[in-house]
Amino acid sequence: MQETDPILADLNPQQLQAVTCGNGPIIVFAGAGSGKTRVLTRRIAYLVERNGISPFRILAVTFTNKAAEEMRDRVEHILGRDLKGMWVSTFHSACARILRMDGDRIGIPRNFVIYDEDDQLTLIKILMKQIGAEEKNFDPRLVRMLFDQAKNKNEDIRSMADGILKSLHKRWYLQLCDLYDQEMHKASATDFGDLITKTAALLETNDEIRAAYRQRFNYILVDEFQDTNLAQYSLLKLLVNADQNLFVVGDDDQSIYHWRGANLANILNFEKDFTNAAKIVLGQNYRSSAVILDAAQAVVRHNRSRSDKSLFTTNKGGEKIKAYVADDEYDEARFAIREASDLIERRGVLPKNIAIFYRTNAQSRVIEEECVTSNLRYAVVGGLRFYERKEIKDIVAYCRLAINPDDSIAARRIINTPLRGIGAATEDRIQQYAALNGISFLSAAISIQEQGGFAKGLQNKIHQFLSMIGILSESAKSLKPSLLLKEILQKTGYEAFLSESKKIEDQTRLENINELLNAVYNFEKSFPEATIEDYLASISLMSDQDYFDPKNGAINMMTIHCAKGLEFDCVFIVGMEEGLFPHVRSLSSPQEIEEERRICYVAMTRARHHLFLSCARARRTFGNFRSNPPSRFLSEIPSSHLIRIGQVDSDEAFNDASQSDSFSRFKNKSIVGQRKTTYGEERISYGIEDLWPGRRVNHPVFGEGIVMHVEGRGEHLRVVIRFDVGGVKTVLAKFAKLEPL
DNA sequence: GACCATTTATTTTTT
DNA sequence: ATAAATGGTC
Repeated sequence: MQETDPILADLNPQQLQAVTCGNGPIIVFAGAGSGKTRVLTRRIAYLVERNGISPFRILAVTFTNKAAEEMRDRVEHILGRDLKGMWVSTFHSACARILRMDGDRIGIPRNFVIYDEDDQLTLIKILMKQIGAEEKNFDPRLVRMLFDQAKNKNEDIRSMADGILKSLHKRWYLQLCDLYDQEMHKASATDFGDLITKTAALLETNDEIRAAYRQRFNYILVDEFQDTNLAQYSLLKLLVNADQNLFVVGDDDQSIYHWRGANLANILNFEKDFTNAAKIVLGQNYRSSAVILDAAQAVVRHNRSRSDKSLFTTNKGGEKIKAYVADDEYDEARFAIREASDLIERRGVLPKNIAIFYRTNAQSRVIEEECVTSNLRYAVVGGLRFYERKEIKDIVAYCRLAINPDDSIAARRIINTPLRGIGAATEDRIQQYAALNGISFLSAAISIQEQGGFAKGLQNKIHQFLSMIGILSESAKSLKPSLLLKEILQKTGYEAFLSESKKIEDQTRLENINELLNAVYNFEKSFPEATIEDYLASISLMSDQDYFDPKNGAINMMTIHCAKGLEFDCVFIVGMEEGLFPHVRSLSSPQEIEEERRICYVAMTRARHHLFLSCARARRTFGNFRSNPPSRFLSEIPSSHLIRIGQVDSDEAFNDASQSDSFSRFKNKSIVGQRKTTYGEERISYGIEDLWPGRRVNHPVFGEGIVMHVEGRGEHLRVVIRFDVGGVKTVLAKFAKLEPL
């Protein structure tokens, strides 16, 4: 009977134990690929179906919104019904929701906004200007970082003043703390950190509210527990009731967010705080080949602060890990793309099952260029996020201002966007007035206007601006999100401004705005009841992975942090060099090196069958060449598991498998002059041979024209075209789907 | 206040 | 190398 049981089928004894374990605190140590998600979803299904727990009593916390959505889908699929009332979300989303409902108890109005990193920084810069602290002497980003660190620990931001800050900086910092809190309060704004700490404060100070949530969430499940921070852990403890039905899943080897306040001590503390906790270890890896698993564990075993454990698999050996030492980053990109194409064309791998990982976002560019030249479809996960684009932030700022006139950061952002002749001097004047009278930016503008404080020409412009915002605020009260957005595009003149522009990038911006409209339509379809506030909250809490859509024919590119929780048949890890991975910033601290090593472990264990590692002998950083030795992590992989491909210098003793310390295998030889590389210069061009001056082409937007000039290469291939209608324009071949006629 | 030329920072990782 | 910030001129 058990084979067909959708809740208990195909579970190994430990998984079964975790799924069916009785009430009380439970900690599951789930190694990479050990079926953690399966255990979580089955556990929820088990609670609901077998223990008769109402979905309404369950809170499941995941690391991304996407993971949350997937988890809900899976449980609903197992049970064959909707689980309305069950909360599955990230810490941040859950807190935003709680504050939206009950934040008024601690002075947070229903229409509060969430300031992102950018908004925070803008505010800090304004405040620094106000107190006369010079950015040259005192980096606003340091202030932001200190705020963040304090909030991650659920401490007052003022507590960070002691320690690293010196007299003057300390004075400035303390002033900024007060002003920041004041301004955030005035603007009805919270930052990411506030979402957690304010929710904790709400529960802590309000017995009634705390009791209500404790009663409601009788079962709490937390995924990726190793990456929770102290504030989140405090919140959990406030939320958990006397039954202590807290089920956490984590793996200390996969803790890669220490810099964001994640605290491995939480795992230790859990066992201290909940001494009666059941402990379950999932030790079988179902994902990777034995070779890959073995290699990854060999690497992570070099960490000293780590609980000794090992994963096993019944998977057969598998292919060796392939290593390539490239000449430079372009050669490396050619290697990866060539191998990826080979996997697709010759071995029938679907592009969506291939991923290229890198340590830093900046590395994606060269690889993207190579994809373009090789005509290989790709998708970058993360990087410059959609909602961080200027045009999107502008439109979102109008939305924010429409629902919350006190949002001064939003007001300042768009008062002269599109250009309406209200310049920096005027802006400063309003800001000063606002600071002096302790009112918001918009109120200050209204005040000055009422007193007739603006010069004649200006007065008219300000009047128009203010009445427009007034109309939008009214609209925000009654219109659906999509209609409000449309009205904003029209009434602000933003749409007209862009479509009248001749610049090609403004055309792209217009496309992005249409994309935004689409996103809003989809949101309305999924949540017909949702308000504009809900939409704004949802977008500010989006994670990079939330945009990840593997259902297309493109290979995937992302940072390793972004790859957390994902898996692929074939994985490339590029830039395996000292100084890049492990990153320079970690080199001086053993703890940080160990975190880098865990990042490497996470990256390697994403792979099912094929793993490719590469490094470059030299690469350009900040415009000049640098030569990095191969990453220490390469030499921590047993040489029996590695095979080096591509051209090998005869003096690089590579075939000597007897070497156990294999670091020397990767030692750099000085490069003299130009060398032909295995992954040479010949390229499948992006139609460059099809585009020559004088040729007639068709552009999907601008119509037909004649090519005047072709310049650049790869991603930067630009084509100057004289269009039959509309004159001469320069377009990027990457975006413009040009069709030779 | 717009438009240019020059200078400066950028690269960890992100909810 | 390149994008953003700054500064000077009209």
